[in-house]
Amino acid sequence: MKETPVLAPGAELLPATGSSPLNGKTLKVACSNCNLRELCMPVGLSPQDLARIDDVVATRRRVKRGATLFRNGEVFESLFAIRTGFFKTCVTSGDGRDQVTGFQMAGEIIGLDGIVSDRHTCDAVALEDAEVCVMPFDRIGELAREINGLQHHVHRIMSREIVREHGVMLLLGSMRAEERVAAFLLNLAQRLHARGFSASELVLRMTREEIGSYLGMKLETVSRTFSKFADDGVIEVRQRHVRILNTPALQNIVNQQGFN
Amino acid sequence: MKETPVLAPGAELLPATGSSPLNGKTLKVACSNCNLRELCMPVGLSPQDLARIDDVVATRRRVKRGATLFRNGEVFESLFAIRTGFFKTCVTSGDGRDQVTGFQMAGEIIGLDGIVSDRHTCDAVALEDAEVCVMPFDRIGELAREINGLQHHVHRIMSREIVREHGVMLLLGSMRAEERVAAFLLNLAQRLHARGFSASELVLRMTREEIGSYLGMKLETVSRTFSKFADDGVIEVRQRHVRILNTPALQNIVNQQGFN
DNA sequence: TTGGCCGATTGATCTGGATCAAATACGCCG
DNA sequence: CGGCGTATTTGATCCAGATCAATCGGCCAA
Repeated sequence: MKETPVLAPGAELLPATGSSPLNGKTLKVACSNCNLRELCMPVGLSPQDLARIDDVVATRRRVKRGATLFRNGEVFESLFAIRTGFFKTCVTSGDGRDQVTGFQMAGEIIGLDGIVSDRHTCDAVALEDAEVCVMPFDRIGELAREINGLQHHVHRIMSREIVREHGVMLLLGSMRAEERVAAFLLNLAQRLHARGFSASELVLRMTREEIGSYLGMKLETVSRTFSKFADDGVIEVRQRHVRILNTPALQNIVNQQGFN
Repeated sequence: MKETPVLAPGAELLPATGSSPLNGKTLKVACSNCNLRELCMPVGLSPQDLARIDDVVATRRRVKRGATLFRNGEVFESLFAIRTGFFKTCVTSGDGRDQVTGFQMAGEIIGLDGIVSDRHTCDAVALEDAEVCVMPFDRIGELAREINGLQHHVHRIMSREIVREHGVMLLLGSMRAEERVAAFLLNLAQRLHARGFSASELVLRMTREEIGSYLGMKLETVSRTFSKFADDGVIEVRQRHVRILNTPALQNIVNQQGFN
C-alpha cells in the first residue's frame, strides 16, 4: 500500500515540479517564491492570499548547530517552518530521562506541542546550522479564519504529526531492533528524496546516541545493527555517511519479520 | 512539577463545578446542557454560539462493546466526542502487527488521525457499550472560522494529543516495565478522578493483552507486574478491579527508577 | 605534527522481559 | 447447575538487547 508503512510524514507533498535541493543561500525572503512552498503551504492559493501570508511570515531566525530554537517551558508564540538545516525535538521527564521525539528537516513545521498550554513542552535543537521562518500563531489563527485553505492546512499538519507519532508508537511498541533501524533509514531516505536528494545516499546529522534515543535502544545496539546491515550488503556505512544498497531488503526487514 | 509527569492529557480540564459522573442515561441531547461540556467545549462561549454548536453536533451514535466506531481506511468525515463508554484506538502495520495507541473515555475526542488524508488511519473499538457525539468536520471548520474560541479550541485538542503521544514515546522509549505500568495506572486514575470518580478505585475496561500492547510489553509481563505491585502492597488487584493503596509509591516507581 | 577529545565500533557478559507451558478463575449460555 | 471458552496467573527457560569495557578513528587546536 504505502512504500514505507511506518513513519511517513509528508510523503504526499512531494513536489512534482522537482524543486531543487537547497543551496544554503537565502535568495528570497517571501513564501510566495520559496522553493519549499509546496512543503509548508496549502496548494492553490490566490496571489493575494499568498501575499497576506508573506506578510505574517515576515521574520526569519538563524539557529547555530547545537543551539535550541525553543526549550521546554518557554512561552509559546510561534510555529516555525524549517528553511534549511536539521533539528531534533526531545522531551524530558521529571527525572533526567529524555527521549528524542523526532528529527525534522526543511519544509517541516515545529512547535505544535506548545499550542495546548501556551508553553513549549519539548526542546528543539539544531543538529546543523539552520534557518527557520517564524510564524506567529495568533496571526496564523486570524488568517486561517479568512483564507479557506489555510485553516484546513493547519489541521492537516497537526493531524499528520499525530499520525506520524502513531507510527513511532508502533515502532517502539512492537518492533525489534533491526526493524526499527531499517524503518528509520527508509523514512529518512524517503523524506530526503522528496526534497530532491538521493534516495540512497544519506548523511546522518545526528549521533548514534540520538538515533538510539529516538528508536528506544542503546547507541551500541544502533551501531551493531548498522554493522550487521553492512555485513549483509544492505547498506554501506562510513561514519555518518550511509548508502542504501538494497532498499527492498530493508523494506523486508521492516514488515515481514517477527509476525506477532 | 506535575503530578503525573507522563501521559497527562486533559488534566487542566478538571471541572471545578463538580459535574456528576455519568449515569448511563441520555437525558439531554444538546451540548449546551451536557455535563461533559467542560471537557470538550471551549469555555466562555455565548449562549448564541453554544446554540450554533448544538446545531452542528446534532447526531449521536451508539457503539456496542466490541464494535468499531471507525476503522483504518474508512473515509473520514467527523470527529467524535465520547459521551459514555470507553474506547481503544489501534494502528496496524502492513504485516499483522498492531499497536494500541490510546484508551479514551468520556469527554475525549477521537478521529483526529483522519484529517490529514481524509481517511481514518486507525481503528477505534468500544471496550464497553458507548455513545458518541458526531461532529462533522467540515461544519466544525465553518463554525471555527466564525466563533473565535472554537478555532483555538480545536488547535488545543490536537496539540494536546501530540503532547500526550510525546509522553507515550517517552514511556515506550525509555521506561522499564514497572515504570510503564505504574505510569499507566496513575494516568488512568487521574483521568477518572477528573471525571468525578474515585482516584484510587478503578475498573479496567481492557484486557491485559491490550494494556500490554499499549505499553509495549507482553500480557504476562503486565500480569506479573500487577502481582508484584500487589505483593508490595502498592495496589490491590482482583481481575479488572484495581485499588491503588499507595499513590506516592507508584509515583516514585515512575520517576525515580533507573536514571539514564 | 602531536595530543586530546568525542563519537563510533567491537567484544564479553549479564539480565529484564519474552517465550513456552500449565494451571486456574471467571463469565456466559444452554 | 454444569460445561466451555476466554482471560488471567504463575512457573520455567531462553534470548535480544543492555551493560560494561576496551579500542579505534577522525577532527581540531596548539
